[in-house]
Amino acid sequence: MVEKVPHWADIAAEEIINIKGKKNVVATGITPSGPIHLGNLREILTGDALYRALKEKGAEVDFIYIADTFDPLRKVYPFLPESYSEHVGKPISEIPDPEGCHENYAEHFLEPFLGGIRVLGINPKVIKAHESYKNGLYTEIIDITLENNEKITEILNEIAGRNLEKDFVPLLPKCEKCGRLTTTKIVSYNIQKHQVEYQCKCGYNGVADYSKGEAKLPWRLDWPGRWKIFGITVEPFGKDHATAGGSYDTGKIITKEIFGYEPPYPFIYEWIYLKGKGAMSSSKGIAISINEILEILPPSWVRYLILRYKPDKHIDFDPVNGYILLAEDYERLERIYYRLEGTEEDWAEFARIYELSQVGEIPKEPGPQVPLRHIITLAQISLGNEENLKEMLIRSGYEKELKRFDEIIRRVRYVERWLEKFAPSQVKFKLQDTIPEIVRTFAPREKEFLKALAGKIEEKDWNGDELQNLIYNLAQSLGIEGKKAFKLIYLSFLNQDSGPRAGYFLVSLPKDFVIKRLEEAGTL
RNA sequence: GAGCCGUUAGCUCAACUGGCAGAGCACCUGACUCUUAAUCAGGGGGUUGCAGGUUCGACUCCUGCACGGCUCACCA
Repeated sequence: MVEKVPHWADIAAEEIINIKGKKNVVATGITPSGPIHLGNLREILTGDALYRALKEKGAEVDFIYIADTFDPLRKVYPFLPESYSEHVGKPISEIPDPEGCHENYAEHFLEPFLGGIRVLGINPKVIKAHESYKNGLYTEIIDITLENNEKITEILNEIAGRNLEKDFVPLLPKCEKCGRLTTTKIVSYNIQKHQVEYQCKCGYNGVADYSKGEAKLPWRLDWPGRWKIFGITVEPFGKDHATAGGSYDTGKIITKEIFGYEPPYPFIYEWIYLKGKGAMSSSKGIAISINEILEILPPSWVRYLILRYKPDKHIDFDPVNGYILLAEDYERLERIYYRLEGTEEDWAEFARIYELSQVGEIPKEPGPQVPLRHIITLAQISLGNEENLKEMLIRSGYEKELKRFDEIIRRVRYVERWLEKFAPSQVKFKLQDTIPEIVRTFAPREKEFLKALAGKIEEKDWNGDELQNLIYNLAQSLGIEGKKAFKLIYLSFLNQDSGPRAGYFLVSLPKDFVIKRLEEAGTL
């Protein structure tokens, strides 16, 4: 019996228990101000891995996701209509959905994200910030903030190198008239009544009651505030917050000295880059949304994609060429876990990452053992028809995987989306409905070969290997170079020079069709 | 300017608290009468970015430098 090599989440969990004890709250937070992408997913997946690792070590642990639905809209993002300039500065929970399908702007981006993480087996308790403010959860924190106004200003000036005026008040009242958080200036406040008097740039002067969600703390206070409110002990966050003078630096001082709460165990992760394009960013249009990724990869593969790397490594995700590599890595991982391949040492090394990649319970059996590479071929010749697909699987030697046909179909769908959106041209082909014109240019001897091949294929039921050999041998006997022979076949069926391994390819196609096409090519 | 993270084989990454530098892919050779994006067997590959230091021992710790990424705004 070999010991599993611990995953980084296991090592961190142990350290967390040493520092924080057995009772923990893991928190993550993402602002749903645009489509939530794969980069953002790293945060919540990191949290999920820590949550699971802690739980397995016997810790009592909660996992929460705080949606920053009360944040103001910062600017008119490229994906928004120009008319949204009037909403800049308003909380995203109070702006209309740009596509009109949800209750509000925040919901529009939050809902698909939550759907996506559920598919990935991530089930945090969801907390919407605007509701927390409305329900008065922040009231006490805001009281303390106002009481310690000057001290906080000092901390921000010192740690973050700010140049804030003495009368700076770290609270953003929402203008009753124009609805913006970013255009108000506080004139006075009354902590007993939880009220602040403000002047807004829109010309309105009013009073906001922060116990009713009529004001918001700026990020630098909001973050440490929520640590105390929700009892947060562990929080993964992006490297942007980890910098000296950044919000974790000020947050940990503020929470200790002002709120009387210990900062959570920080867990810093790197960005995910899109190969060749830079850091993922919805607002720059270089992002793959979570739902796009779930269209091309099974959920456990997505988990693996992120969890396999240590959080301090940046990930270069290459949906074009990296796709097949990822598939092959995962397939190998799976074979090792179920001991279809590799040594006990291999098993020990990979077992934990396999477990953490699973969406729910660890399956008793591996998934269908049909390589994605082969599915890429099948998807393109079966043209989405399930009966065709079934026959092709049998013909290409995967009959015993038919018991997992549903999962194979799902993989075909993933691959179809990938072919449509990302696949490099080398792997793409299209079975030609009619015989390509180029076949007319074949030499007589080449046509003879194709005709002879048709005759041979008719003789019996071949398997992929046999047919592969047949093609080669037949070509040799007719004095045609192997390479040329395969090219002739690809041109006849696909109208291109190369293609999937010919024997397996032809054997996957309906026999009648193959014979007819070869004969036709031979006589054209 | 200040600081954070990274730098290990051609590529992507491992190496738990210092203890023999490893995988996958790619590449090369061979095999399967056999071409591909297939299978099997074998192989080459490293001054761990550079320069010092601590140590019996450094990829690991310390100092400096270089390169890449990021951040220092009421911004996630």
